[in-house]
Amino acid sequence: MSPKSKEQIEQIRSQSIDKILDAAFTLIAQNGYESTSISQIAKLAGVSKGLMYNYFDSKEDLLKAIINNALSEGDKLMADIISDNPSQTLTNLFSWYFNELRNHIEKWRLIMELTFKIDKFNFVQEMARNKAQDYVGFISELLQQIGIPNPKQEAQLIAGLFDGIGIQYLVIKKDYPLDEMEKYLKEKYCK
Amino acid sequence: MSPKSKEQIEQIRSQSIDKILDAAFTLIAQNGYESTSISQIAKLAGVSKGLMYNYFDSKEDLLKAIINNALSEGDKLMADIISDNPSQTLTNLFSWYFNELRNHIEKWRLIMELTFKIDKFNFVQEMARNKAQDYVGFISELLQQIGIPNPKQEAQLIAGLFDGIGIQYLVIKKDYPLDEMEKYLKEKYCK
Amino acid sequence: MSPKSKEQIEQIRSQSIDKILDAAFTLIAQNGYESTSISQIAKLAGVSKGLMYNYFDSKEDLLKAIINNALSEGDKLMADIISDNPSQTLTNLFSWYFNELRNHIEKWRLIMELTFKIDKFNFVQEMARNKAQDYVGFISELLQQIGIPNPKQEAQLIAGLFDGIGIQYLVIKKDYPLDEMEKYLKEKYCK
Amino acid sequence: MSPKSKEQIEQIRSQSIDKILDAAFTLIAQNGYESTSISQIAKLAGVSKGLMYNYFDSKEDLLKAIINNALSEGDKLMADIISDNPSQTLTNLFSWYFNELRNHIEKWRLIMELTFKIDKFNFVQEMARNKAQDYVGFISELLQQIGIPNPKQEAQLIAGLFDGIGIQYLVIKKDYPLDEMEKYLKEKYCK
DNA sequence: TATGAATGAGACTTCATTCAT
DNA sequence: AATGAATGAAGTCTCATTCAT
Repeated sequence: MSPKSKEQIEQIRSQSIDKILDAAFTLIAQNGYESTSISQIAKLAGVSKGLMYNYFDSKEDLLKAIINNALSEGDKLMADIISDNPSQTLTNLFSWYFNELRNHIEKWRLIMELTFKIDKFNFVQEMARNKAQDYVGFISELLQQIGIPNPKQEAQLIAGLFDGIGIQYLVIKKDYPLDEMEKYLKEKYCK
Repeated sequence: MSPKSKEQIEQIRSQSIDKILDAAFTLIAQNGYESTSISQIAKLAGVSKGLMYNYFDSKEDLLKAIINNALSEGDKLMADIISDNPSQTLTNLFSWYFNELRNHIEKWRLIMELTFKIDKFNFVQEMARNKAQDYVGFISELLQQIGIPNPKQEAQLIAGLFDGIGIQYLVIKKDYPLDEMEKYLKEKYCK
Repeated sequence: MSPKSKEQIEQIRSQSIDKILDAAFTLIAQNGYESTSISQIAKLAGVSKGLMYNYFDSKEDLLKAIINNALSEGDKLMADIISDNPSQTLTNLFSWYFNELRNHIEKWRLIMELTFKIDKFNFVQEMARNKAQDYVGFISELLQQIGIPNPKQEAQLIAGLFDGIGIQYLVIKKDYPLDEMEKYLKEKYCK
Repeated sequence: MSPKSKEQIEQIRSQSIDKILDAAFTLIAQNGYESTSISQIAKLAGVSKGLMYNYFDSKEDLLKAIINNALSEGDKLMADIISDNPSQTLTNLFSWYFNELRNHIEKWRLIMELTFKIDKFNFVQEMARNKAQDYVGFISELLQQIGIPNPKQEAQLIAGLFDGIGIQYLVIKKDYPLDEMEKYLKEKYCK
């Protein structure tokens, strides 16, 4: 009826999409994918169920969008950690990771959950795999520059540690010595 | 009086229960708890849906039985690792863990999955938490006896590593350098 | 914004709700609550099973709606019986009750049935109890004004009679001398 | 195997049957027919489910047996109330009925419940109808002999009252003035 | 006579998805 | 772009009944 400019429409679209993604992320990260219904998401987003199918083909499609969203945000921040000094860079990497855990624990819960849905969502595993490989290479190089012995193996250990600490923090929450571990790792590897 | 002997009955029961537990474990470990239906389990087990409710009160009850089953098996084997020599004991612990990953990866996948179902199945988290705490204490003591510096922190690292390596192995599977990591850890901590 | 007007929506809703309530009442009053399945109700109402759960939280919830529906209708009519003359009021009360039996026998069948489901549906018993108490008080006062001896006891008798006649009419149906009893009671108590 | 005499077998049979009937009556009278499962009955009776089908063709068949049992017991006692004096006989009838309510309220609950399952269990209605008709005739005659005016109508009233008082007592239980009503009725009709 | 493991139909309920407006 | 009524398949669970022993 009322004529709207392309920009207006685009703005409306992206507003709705954002509302939906936010609501979906919140609920799924909190309660899990299977336990979150489309109705709940629509209600929290303040839109109708029908509208969701204008933007996302299916519940699964919506999930993929959430994941991509979550991971791309992380990457943006990762870019800032690189410094001239490898020791400093590694320190930054540790800081970044521990802060991610502190501030976005729900995101990590979600990624972990999906990582174990082997058959569905292979793409999450694929991503996790690539990312892990990248990390190992990146850290390995840093360790070598810093002068740590067995840099490859130690990098593999550290990559594993990242996941392991994440899990344990998720499970133990406030009882996990997150600060202490951060300090210890920095002292150990970043002299 | 009774038309079948008690032994016969007991045998029939435990056969059926085993068939159900096996089928349930296989499917749930493979596809996840929520994505596995009672119908699927019954079909794979070769029994009727109704029979499952003779032996298990609910789907959740069945899951608990699976978990308990899985964990008690693991504990049996854990008992064998203790030796007079702390270095040897730690070596055994590493061997035990890496072999668990190699031989019972599906079990670990299941436990991981449930660990992230925060609200339901608190008991799994509870168990995981206690087990982690026990491990840290146990390993810490070994490290001290062996003469590793910062034994407490290192124990915490190793406990984290166990989970982390598990995850990465789950995700990367055949490409993960499991043998190499096992060897490296033993060299590093068990001199 | 909204594609259908609020009135349209509301009309559609109440049409569906009415269809469901009608069908549910018919079947439950006829066959009993436990013997009536959601599927049967949906089929008779001409809607899907799922739709019922848009409007009612559960089968029990649906039943409560039916009861409230049925009773509120009755109360509306009860308001009309009061007159200046106590004798006339009592006559009206008798008329109202006998007509209820004649015209809405299924409703009484339903209420009777639920009254005997001791543990569930206490609210029906509660209502029945209160209603009975009210009746006794009300009738007692009328009888006193009319000058009947032992008004309290006679009121208690009459309240009992109401239920008793209802049951016998339900059971004997067309062979029960409903008209005759109505006439006799009016002569006896309303001179 | 072991040879048993006919009497022995017959005794075993009737013992088992009695245990089953008792258990079934207790549970069904307490919780209702639909809410009582064969399993519950078997457990309370201390026999296997299978055995029940040796003696009763179906759950419905079992119910019929219970009803017949319950009603025949009542008839035995009814025989004792007849006296030479009609006034005394009527007094005895009232006493009998009020004691039935006091002592076997569960039985009346059960009969009431089934009375409203119109389609199934027509035989209960049939019985109730015949019994009511008999009562009316019997009481009518007594009233005439005693010299109460309008004996037919009053008999119809009393028969209705019996059911009505039963219902109200069932619903109100300990708050119902059972003793008072008994006394009042005797005074009113038995001078 | 007696057992209880086993069945399978059917109960209530949830929820992703569609579609007329 | 947006709504929400409506659907129907699929889920968990119950239970009367059967049957080999």
